[in-house]
Amino acid sequence: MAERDDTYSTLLMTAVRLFGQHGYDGVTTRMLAEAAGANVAGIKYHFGSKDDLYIAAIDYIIGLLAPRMEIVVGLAGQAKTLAGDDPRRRALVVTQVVETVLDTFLANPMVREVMPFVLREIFVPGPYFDRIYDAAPRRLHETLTELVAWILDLDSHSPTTVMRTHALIGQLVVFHIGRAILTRRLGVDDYSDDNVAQIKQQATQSVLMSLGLPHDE
Amino acid sequence: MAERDDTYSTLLMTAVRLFGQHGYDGVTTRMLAEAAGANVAGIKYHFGSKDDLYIAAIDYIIGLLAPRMEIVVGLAGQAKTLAGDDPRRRALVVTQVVETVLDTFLANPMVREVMPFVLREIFVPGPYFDRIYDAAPRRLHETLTELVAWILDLDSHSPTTVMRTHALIGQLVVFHIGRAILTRRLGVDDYSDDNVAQIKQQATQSVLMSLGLPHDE
DNA sequence: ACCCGTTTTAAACAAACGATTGAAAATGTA
DNA sequence: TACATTTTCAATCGTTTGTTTAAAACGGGT
Repeated sequence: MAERDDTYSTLLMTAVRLFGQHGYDGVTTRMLAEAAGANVAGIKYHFGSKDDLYIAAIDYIIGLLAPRMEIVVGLAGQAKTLAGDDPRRRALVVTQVVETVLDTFLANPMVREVMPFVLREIFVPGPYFDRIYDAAPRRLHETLTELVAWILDLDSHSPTTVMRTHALIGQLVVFHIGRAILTRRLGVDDYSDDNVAQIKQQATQSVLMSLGLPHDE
Repeated sequence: MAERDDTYSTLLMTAVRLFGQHGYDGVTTRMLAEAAGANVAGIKYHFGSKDDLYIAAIDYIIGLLAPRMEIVVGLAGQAKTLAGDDPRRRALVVTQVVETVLDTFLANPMVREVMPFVLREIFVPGPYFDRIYDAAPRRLHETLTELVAWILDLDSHSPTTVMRTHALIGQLVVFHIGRAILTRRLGVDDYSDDNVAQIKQQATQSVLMSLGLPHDE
């Protein structure tokens, strides 16, 4: 986390975490200041208002996600040109893309911390939904749609292809959304490093099979 | 909707809808009363307090979901005994179960209305998470885990099997969670009846393939 | 018509909220 | 040291919050 120990950064990071957990109305300025070990007046001094702090949190998240999104987009783009019709080479491409997505959005601690905020904004679109949507989810969705169209030999502009891609993404984000359920089913408090590794493996496996690609047993 | 036009039911239904959309802190008693066309004091009169109304909403949801959950559990249970080793019969069983789940939790208007509440409680577990978890998600997860174990010939108690099931469920719930994204990608305001039918088809297809079962092209 | 329990209403309450102020204290830089 | 920047602190403003009160309105039974 790019969390310098100055009040500005601490407030910003605390905002990302608390807003992500409890939503805008679920967080008070006093709550924020206390959690950040700062004074409420610091919010006005550094950001202007609670609303401005929320926007600053969004901008931070976008700045964090955008470059990582480019990596996935680039990887998927060049992969299609490299791999031919060989199912095993195609499977390798998909595996790489999926594992990169999982490494980026599930395993990476910095990104993992901002995901509740992003997913909340998606689940309950607010006034700033488009800012986030354009920065990350849209690009990922479009990129993966073209990948799915390529693998399944479909039209990338067809609604059904978009839906298929949506189902594919569901196999990945469910490990964020349904964290409380999966941890209970596994009998653990939180994902361990081993769990994350297992999740990566199982999610990749599931995605590969859902695309009809060869997979190891 | 079991929405009788008396104040009690109207308040309860409005609570389910608003709490599901904006969360506990995002809804004020005045907001609730106005949306329900009632007086704020009615909340105290009929339920006791805002918190009690929230609990009443949970109880209503549980009462709605529990019996429908039993149908899925029963269907999956008897299906395994009926179908043998024939992949096509197995695929038929899975198709039935998945379509029943989708009909129940996506297509059904009454259930569809309470899903935001349920998914929010899962995404951000609150004090009453267990009440909901035990009523529906846990039973569905356990049932589908045994189904996946049966299809893929795995141990239903293995963590990896639970994770695979989690990925499977992700292919379904993503159409609730990611509604804002999918509708934008499709260029529509909300799922039309045609969209729901297409989603059912594509989600079923995706699930079948992710389990390595035969599917129509 | 009357009564009486149930329900609804408008108004008000104390508490907590976001926001703001002004001055002091702390911090780092030159 | 001198200086500008950053942070803290206590106090206050107007608003909104959940809750409460007492009166009014309703509706069936006799």
